Amino acid sequence: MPTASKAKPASNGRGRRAASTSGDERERAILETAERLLEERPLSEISVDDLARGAGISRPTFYFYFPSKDAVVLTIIDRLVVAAADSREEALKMLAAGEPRAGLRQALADLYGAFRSRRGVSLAAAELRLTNPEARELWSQVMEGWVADTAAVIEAERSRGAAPPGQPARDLAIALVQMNERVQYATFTGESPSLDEDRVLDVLVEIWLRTIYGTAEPS
Amino acid sequence: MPTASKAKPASNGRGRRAASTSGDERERAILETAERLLEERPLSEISVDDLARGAGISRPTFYFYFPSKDAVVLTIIDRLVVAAADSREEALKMLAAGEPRAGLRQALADLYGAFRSRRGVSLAAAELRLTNPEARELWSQVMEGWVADTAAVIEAERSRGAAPPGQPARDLAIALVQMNERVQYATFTGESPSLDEDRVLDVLVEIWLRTIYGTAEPS
DNA sequence: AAACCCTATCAACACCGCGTCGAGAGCTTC
DNA sequence: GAAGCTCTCGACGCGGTGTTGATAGGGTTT
Repeated sequence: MPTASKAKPASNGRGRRAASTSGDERERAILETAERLLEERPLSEISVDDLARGAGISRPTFYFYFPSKDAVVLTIIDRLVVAAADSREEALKMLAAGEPRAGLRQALADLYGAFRSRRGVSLAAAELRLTNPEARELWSQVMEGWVADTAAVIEAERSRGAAPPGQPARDLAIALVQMNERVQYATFTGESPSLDEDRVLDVLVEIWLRTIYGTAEPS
Repeated sequence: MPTASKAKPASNGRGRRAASTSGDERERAILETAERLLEERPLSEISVDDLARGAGISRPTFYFYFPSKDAVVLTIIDRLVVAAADSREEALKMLAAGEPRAGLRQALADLYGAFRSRRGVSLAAAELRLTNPEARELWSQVMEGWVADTAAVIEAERSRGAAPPGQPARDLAIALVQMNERVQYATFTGESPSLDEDRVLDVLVEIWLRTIYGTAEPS
């Protein structure tokens, strides 16, 4: 069961003990190696040995720092997710401040930017989700957060009369959030039918607006 | 390089020679075993040995019939894709017959049904795409087909004045088609935020209509 | 019927990636 | 200077993949 978490002494559950000697650099070196390699090739083509060598240690020694390759990636994803959540906070304020269209665009742009700036990690998250229950759970929570926020916005707009009624807000939110995930993923990989880096936001925003307001012109 | 195609004597590129002896049943047995197991568990948890045993042969003998596990799955996906393409033909006629809203719903329903009826295979396709270039290419062509059809519909509706202008038809089509893929995938796996089996169509149709017509009420 | 060939089969092998075990080496620190 | 940490790695076992070589049987050719 190559999953993750179980930890040697004590810590957040992933890495190692709290903190201390110089070997702490090694942990960082492993994480940095992983981030670097993920920008070059998919997770499935990176082995524990690659991570160990990249950090200047042997494969068994790697296991002193992390219980598995998945655990390393999960740690990295965790950080990305936290960073993305911060972006969201910002955008939400704007949305609440009564600028739905500009706010929405800003929110989608921030989200896109957060993942775009760590392309490799984002793709690794999608890949890991397929085989790793912890990754699935983590991503699930992330999605749930965005869905809840989106649904709240839709409901707010409906009850102030700016958006027409229709399918349940939460259901629309789920589809929209999943659309963004898939569209962004395609753009990052550059797979065959995919949106251009510089058009993706315009297209997503238009679909969100039309879906929420029934038309691209609110009210 | 565990990819596929290279074939022993001559055939479609995947399986074996044209046709002949009794060992032909074996080939079918392998394919059937794969389909059966894929309804039970993900591709990554199925080994060549599982397929061989399921077909009543040893692992080396499996390699007489297929060059790899991937090749088996690609063959199966190929068939599903062909079946789905047929559904699309049907729905396109309806769309062309001047019933855009009913036709669109029918098209999405047919597509959903085609993949729903082979849930396991559909999920395997998504999984294989991540690691196998042939699968990526195949899926890419499938998506391209749907995108082209969708874009054509949008353009037709715009030029007859039923749909308002907006982002380029092809760009909207890409996002919509990818949304469907992701939303359906989520529904099939039952992952955490996901649409209910029986709500998914209503939601997708509403988003498509609003995106294309600017409102859920055409014209 | 013996030689030959083609289909089909599998035991045994080589390889790779993962994760573990046990034996240290180098530091404190008492 | 012995005990006790942190850190390191050689060597192992496991499970998966794909290949090799030997072989058995049916189908023809001669």
